[in-house]
Amino acid sequence: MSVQKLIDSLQKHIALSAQEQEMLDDFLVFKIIKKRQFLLHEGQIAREVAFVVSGCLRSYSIDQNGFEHILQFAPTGWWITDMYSFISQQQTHLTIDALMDTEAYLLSRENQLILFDKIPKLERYFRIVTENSLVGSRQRLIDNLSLTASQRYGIFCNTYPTLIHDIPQKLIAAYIGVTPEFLSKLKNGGAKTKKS
Amino acid sequence: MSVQKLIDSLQKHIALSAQEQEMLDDFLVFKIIKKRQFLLHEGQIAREVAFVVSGCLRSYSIDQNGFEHILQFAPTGWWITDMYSFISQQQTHLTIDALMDTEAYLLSRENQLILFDKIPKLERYFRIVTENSLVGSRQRLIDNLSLTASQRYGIFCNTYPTLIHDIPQKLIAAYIGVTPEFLSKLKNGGAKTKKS
DNA sequence: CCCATTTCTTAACCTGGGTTATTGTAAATG
DNA sequence: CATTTACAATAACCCAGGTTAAGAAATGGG
Repeated sequence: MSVQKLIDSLQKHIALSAQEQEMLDDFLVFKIIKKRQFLLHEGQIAREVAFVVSGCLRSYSIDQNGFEHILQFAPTGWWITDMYSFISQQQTHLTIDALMDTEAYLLSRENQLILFDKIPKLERYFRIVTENSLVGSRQRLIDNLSLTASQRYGIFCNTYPTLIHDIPQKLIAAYIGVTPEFLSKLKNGGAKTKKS
Repeated sequence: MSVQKLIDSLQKHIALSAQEQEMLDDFLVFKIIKKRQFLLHEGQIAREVAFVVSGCLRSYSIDQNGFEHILQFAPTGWWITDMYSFISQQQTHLTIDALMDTEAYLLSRENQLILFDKIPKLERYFRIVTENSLVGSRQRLIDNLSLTASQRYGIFCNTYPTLIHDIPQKLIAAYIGVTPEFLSKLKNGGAKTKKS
């Protein structure tokens, strides 16, 4: 059963009885998102948070000029949603789609809040997951403020080693915050010998 | 009693009995941080999280070239710490200091975890506060990836209206991610026609 | 297997914002 | 109230990274 991957993630932080695991299972919805399909579209409301069992999702925003900026990749074992829309139940400005065929468990905010009351340990688990997400987000902010594009590329390779050969390079560019042309220049051209 | 400001913040999200408020109070330490004094220094461990009652703190990192990048301002009613160091109890790469004389309540991670067991509602409160911080951090990432310096300056003015006339302009520059010289150019010279 | 579409590379040129330097001014400190 | 010390403004020049364009390589659907 693929729900085991989720249970494993939980057990790293909390201990759930068999009964509690069953109850949790009743609140989850299993979903397959095929490559290029959307899980969340700008203007909708993020009713649920997704736990990726296999494949990979991403969340991104589209700016005034039509450029995509990727906020998060979610390969196996990661949670993803638009936290703003999820907690406020207001319209999202993000889009979430699948980079490849993906299996995920969905937990609605409604059910999540019910579970927090029934199984307080789950509130602890999500408190910890959210703390860790905040650390990651803040670190990325610092990186964007203090590092060059080439240094950020290096960090990307360390953070998502499994992804680097599996996704188009332009998505990496949209994550580290440069144009695909410039990332290409970084990787190949590299040094900038100039004709006199 | 200035602890009332903290209680008010709590009551927005949870309901605490008088007894529980008293217990919480026992775990807090009141501290005055004078202007320019440090609450946390690079290399230390963030043993506690601070709730600002009056004044203003900030957290920032210093890059390889000695430039400061401000992650967060914490005026009255805000929590601040280095979440990475706070949850892992590893050495911090951030610095926290006071922009003006500041009163704050400190809660150690140790005590926080004890309180989470004794008063589960407090775990809920911090789960919510952390969710909101994550939303803010992610939004700022998007802003840094998609907006111009001048647009980010506009957003700063909306986010921290009280601060804008109370702190040196170079700190605003260190927050929005430009040099003080360029921010000065933006505000005065400007001279760039911009259509939004 | 072929054609269409998407992705990657290269290259010439452009610009938002950085660097360095100078001068003037406000505000702590004695 | 004088003197350090920190802050802001301005300007000339510089560069990391963006823009535009166009061809080459990879991918994918029928």
